[in-house]
Amino acid sequence: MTNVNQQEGGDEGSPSPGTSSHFEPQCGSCNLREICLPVGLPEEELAQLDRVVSQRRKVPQGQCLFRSGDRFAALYAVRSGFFKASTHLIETREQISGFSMAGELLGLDGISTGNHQLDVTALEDSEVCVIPYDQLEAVSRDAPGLQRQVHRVMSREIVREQGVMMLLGGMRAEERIAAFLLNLARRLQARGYSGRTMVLRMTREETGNYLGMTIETVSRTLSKMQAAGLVRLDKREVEILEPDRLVALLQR
Amino acid sequence: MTNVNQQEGGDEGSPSPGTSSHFEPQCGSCNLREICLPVGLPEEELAQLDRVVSQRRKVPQGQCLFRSGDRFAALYAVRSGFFKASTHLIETREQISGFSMAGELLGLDGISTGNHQLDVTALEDSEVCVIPYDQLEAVSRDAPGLQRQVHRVMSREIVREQGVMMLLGGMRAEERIAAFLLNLARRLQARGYSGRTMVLRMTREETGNYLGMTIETVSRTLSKMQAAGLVRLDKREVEILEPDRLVALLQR
DNA sequence: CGCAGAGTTGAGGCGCTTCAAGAGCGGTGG
DNA sequence: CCACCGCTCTTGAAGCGCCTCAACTCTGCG
Repeated sequence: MTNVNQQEGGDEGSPSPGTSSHFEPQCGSCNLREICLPVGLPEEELAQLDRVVSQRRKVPQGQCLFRSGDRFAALYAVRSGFFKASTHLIETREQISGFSMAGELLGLDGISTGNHQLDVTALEDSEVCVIPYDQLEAVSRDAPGLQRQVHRVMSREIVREQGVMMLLGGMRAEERIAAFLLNLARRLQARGYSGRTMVLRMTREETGNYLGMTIETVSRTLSKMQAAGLVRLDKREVEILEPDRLVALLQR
Repeated sequence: MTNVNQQEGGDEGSPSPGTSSHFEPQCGSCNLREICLPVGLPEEELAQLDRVVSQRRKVPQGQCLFRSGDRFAALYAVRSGFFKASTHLIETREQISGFSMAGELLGLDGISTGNHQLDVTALEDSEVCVIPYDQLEAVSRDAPGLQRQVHRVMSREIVREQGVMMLLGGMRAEERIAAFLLNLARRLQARGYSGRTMVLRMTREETGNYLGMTIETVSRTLSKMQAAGLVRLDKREVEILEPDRLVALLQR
């Protein structure tokens, strides 16, 4: 869950929120290479990607990676930690549109207009790899696999959001929570965690906002699931006791 | 609104639903060039795009442009007509994720896995320009503007969906309908229509599904808005009488 | 004319929100 | 040390918004 190179505050001289640092590029040997952008890239394109990904940036808990309105310059691959993405399309009303963990790409919202449209905030101390967009664009001209990979990731994001819409559009509280937990578990499992036990990095309020329900309903629904023996709860720790019955909740 | 070449069954041996036809490429002189992919492309890249977009396809009302599971081979630019896109992520439950009109791009959902994840259905007799994806990829290697444009369109789609999520996540019936009508009006206006009067191409059921509410609530909410003098209704025809008050509904 | 599909309208009930109170926990300072 | 505060979370009770069920209208069509 934490990082590989230097633990916290290794080098000083930070720009804006978060610390940037150069590092030896190594997408090819990164432990996230099977999940992140490098997936399936041939050796020579990996090397080209390495040339682009030359910087990392730390984002302490509570800090923004970027805010709505910020000039868009780079995509970010989550290296460690956990983020939330939210819109304020209408002032005074926040809508969380997703949560991101290691290996996932952030910043795609900025390409369209050249300015970011989302706020992205670290929910725990996190680190990202910086992928300057113009360099990525230039490099991927000679790296068809990489170009295609970028398209794939964007397309996946579009499809992911379809799922969220389905969740928000058609499901009741219990189904939403079930879908939410199963989704997190699946993603964690893909990253080598158990997929049975997990720690929610978001507050109940953030969960509720994301799922389109109030904090009280989140709490009640989770309690009810625990009473039914579906999960075991300990504050933000969740253990999925009966995944099959959770899945069954969605099949209705 | 109908077609250019031959009306239905002109040439036999058509592939799947819909008639395909070759045509003189002319993105540069298409009346949608300011809305569609060509936006802002230099002359020489336009020519390259023309080489890729060499086919049109008609899709009669009620027919699918593609279905979930279909092999992904091309993107489609809507030339005329109106489409709905829907998921069946969980069998038996449909969720409409969007409606598309002239100049908008369809098929982005297929890039991620190589198979489409959505059903896209024509809600009226429609026509699309076919953009074979591998050719687009190849061509955009030498056409940085085009490459960037594709990215932009995908990013815009991602951002668009954020808005829908906000709508589904946080709004009540009246706000959803208001947002829905204003969004349609804005898009029609961008295409040269009045933006005051429009004909809804979708049924109340489809509207409700998209907005995450029942057909009855859609109907009641529209009636209430009419009673309040916000809109005038005549079946599927909607006239927006007081846009400002509709906007105000969202500001809450 | 009768029928099917789309839409409207009404009545009642349920699920979620709202409002409110209190518990649990970490941090701070006397 | 514990009292106190702020924050998160839980739980209960009441109300309302939307859903469900049902009846009816309207339109197009054979």
